[in-house]
Amino acid sequence: MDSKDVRTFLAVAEELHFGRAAERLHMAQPPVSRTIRALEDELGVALFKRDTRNVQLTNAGQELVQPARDIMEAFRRATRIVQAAGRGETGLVRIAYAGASTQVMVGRLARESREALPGIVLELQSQNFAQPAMARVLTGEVDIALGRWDHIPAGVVTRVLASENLVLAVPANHRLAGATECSITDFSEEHFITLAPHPGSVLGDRFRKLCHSAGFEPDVVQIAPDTWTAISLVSAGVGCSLTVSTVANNVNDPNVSFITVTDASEPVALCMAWLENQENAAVDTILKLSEEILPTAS
Amino acid sequence: MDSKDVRTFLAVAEELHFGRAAERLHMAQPPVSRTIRALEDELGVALFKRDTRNVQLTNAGQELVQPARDIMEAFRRATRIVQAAGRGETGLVRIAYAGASTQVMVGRLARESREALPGIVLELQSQNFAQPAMARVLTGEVDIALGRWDHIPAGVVTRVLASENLVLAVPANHRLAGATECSITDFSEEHFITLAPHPGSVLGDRFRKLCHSAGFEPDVVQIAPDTWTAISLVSAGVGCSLTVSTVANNVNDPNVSFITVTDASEPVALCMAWLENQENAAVDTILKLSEEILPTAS
DNA sequence: CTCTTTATTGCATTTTCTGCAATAATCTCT
DNA sequence: AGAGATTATTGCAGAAAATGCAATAAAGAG
Repeated sequence: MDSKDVRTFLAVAEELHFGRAAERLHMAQPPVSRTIRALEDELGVALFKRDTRNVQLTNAGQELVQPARDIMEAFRRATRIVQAAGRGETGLVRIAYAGASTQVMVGRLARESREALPGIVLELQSQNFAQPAMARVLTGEVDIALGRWDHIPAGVVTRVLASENLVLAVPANHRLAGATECSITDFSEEHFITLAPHPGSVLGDRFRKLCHSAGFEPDVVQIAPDTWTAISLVSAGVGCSLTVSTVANNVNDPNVSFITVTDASEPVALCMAWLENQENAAVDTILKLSEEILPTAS
Repeated sequence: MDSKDVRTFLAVAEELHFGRAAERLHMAQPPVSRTIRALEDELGVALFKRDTRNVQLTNAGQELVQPARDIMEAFRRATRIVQAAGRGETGLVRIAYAGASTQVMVGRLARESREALPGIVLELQSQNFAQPAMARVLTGEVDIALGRWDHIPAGVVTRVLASENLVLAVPANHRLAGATECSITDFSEEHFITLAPHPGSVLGDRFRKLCHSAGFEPDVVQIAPDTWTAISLVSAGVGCSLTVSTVANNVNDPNVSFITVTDASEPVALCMAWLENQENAAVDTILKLSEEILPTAS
């Protein structure tokens, strides 16, 4: 039994007339007759009780009508699904992201995606650091990465989602709390909370460079597993922590105050990265959506 | 897209290797390659990203896997269903029956059928008279009829389900209530309840013949639409009514007493009838079941 | 009983499918 | 970076099948 058999069977079952069925199938009667006969032989069951004047379904034929229609519908469904996937309307998009700022971005993207693109499933992979996320893009384990990188490998395209100023999170009872700007030199004697040091950590590098250029070695009293924990420690008065403006905008804790660091020469770029030659239409769709939801920073 | 395309696609999607897929399909690689290519062209979507070393599904290909499996399953299901129907395990059996005794028989048959043959649906058509039920068998509107017939048309096969004695239903306060036997002559002065007179009604004919041979014209005081109503009227003391032993065995009303009529020479036969050349396997199955549930009366 | 209708069969043709051999492309290993 | 090996693809020829026309047969309708 193959699809032509099913199509032929349904035509005859609906017309109850070999001639009209053949007409509907744009062919001559003999092939119709042969196809039905072959199908009956293969199944070992008579499907029609026919003579030169009347064609009617046998009991078995009756029972085949709905399953046969189901088969045709399964073909239509498969075609619909695969073409929707081809147009990028459905599919799986794997996103790796590292860091507090990217969590905010991914959150927005996921929310909008779920509303506007119900056929696309996002697989979100929170990484601890940006560099492994980039590695996963290169190996094809994920489709899109969000993070901060100094070096972009060949074959990877990036787009800047946000240009973030460096800010210092300080406890509310800190002597500079409430100030809008400060210099890192004002903090040479402070206690600091940092994230775990990791090669390729843009923020970590910046922090060290800032302190060194101001002529001091920071006193790191606590290493936090993630930014949110670091901010909590600041809130608890453990010390200060260098972070970015996006985090400042997404924290509303009266015990924490954020101060822009003026001698942080240039802002750090939060990027989205994907393979140049990627061919997944669903990824293209998400990239396009992200251009609306997360505009390129100036 | 036809079933061969789907089978080929699934083989390649599962092996992720054109050569092994071809092996599994018992053919050479080239046809596999061509089939996939043709399918991709037809759908307008790339299904595999392949080079000489690696074959992997595209996003669209991924999405096609399950629908493709559904198609194959739909074929298997259709085959299973139609062959079950061919073996008489599923299908529709239409049964027409007329009269109180047949209701009892059909009830038993329906109960057993539902338990033992869950795939067979019985369509029960209660008729008021046996003759139209037989007519529906001849026209093919029903598959099996139950009733009492004097004449069996050619091409119809019958089996005797019960050989019923004639009994008189009398009110409990009747002078003969409690007697086991009686003669119709004892009732020449009684009031009678009958069913609507209808040509071909075996019981009606018998009743009239009995009375006439006993030399009286029955005093019919009430015509009931069916036997159960007639028995209710007897119970209410309206009069007596001639019926059959099956009814007597299925009524348990203290206000009604049943007396066997001894001068009712021969019992009446309750029959099951179907077309001699009927080819519906489900009907065969039900006929076979009925031989167990409703044995042929001696 | 004849005529008409219509499914089926015979046969020739065309189309499609299949397989072998050759090719090309790319990944892996040195 | 280059050589080798693996494997998908293409060309072509042969085989299988599907299709259509014409003829046949069978069954109902008048």
